[in-house]
Amino acid sequence: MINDKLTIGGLAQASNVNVETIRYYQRIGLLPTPERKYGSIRRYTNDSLKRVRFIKRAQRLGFSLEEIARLLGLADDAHCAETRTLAEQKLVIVEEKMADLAAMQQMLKTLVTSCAQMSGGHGCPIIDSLGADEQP
Amino acid sequence: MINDKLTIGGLAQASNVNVETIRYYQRIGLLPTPERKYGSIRRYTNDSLKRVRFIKRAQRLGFSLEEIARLLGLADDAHCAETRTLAEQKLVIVEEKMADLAAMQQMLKTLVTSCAQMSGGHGCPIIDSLGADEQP
DNA sequence: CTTAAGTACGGAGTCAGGTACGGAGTCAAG
DNA sequence: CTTGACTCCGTACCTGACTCCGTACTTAAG
Repeated sequence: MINDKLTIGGLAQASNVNVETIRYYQRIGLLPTPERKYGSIRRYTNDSLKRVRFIKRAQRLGFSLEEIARLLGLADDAHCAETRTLAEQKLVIVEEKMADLAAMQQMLKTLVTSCAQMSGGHGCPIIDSLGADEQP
Repeated sequence: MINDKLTIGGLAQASNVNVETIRYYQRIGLLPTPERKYGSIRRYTNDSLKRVRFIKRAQRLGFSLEEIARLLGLADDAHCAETRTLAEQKLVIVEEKMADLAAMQQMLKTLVTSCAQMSGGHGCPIIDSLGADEQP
């Protein structure tokens, strides 16, 4: 946001990752490598920054780099039909994750309050809420 | 649920992971190793199954095995005070993840509908919603 | 009783996702 | 025009989370 012409170091700092990570993402084609205009060193824009941040967020949510590449691919080129199906599939996954997180949130809340009053029970039924049996 | 006395193979199948994965979890102390009663081979209970399922869910949500071990540690022994703080910390993380997922869900929905009508624009502002600048 | 299938266990191998390193190039400041 | 900080690039190495392997043992079926 500050500057529109970051060096790799600046980009790394702004997105809070290692310089080598940026280079790695370029190598695997997850991040476009900007041209080296006249002379030599490359300059990155805000878009790169957003992209890297997006990647990191998605990763924290359990998406692999490959899945993220696909997600970003969706946004990049617009191959309508397949883009749409893919997006719909991802939506399902995202919604499943939200449900799991809600269950985990519930579990943690239970833990916090039950711990607050230290009831006598021990073999706690907390994992049950998330570990319940169902479709694999 | 079916049986209360699974072999390692049965447990693996029921929780939809490789036998070796079970053994690996035992090795790193994430899953207790049941006693070998009379004779030799170990038998697993429903609790093991729930535990493994829990692990897999949490993993899909981007938690590492170490973090999961901590979460499970919380439920296992009840060291009230610290348990509570830890649970509260995890709650914050979980809530952050939920927010990120909500943003991603929004992005995917936008993608689906915008793709449905294929508007003329290209350099799409979709990553923006998740890639926005803020606290690292 | 004898097998074949499954288990136990330790150690080595694999794959994703980085991280570190070293030599050469670049560039702003003094 | 040199120096110090940074960049470029290739290759090597590391960690987490498995996965495979070999050997020895158990157990259910025939």
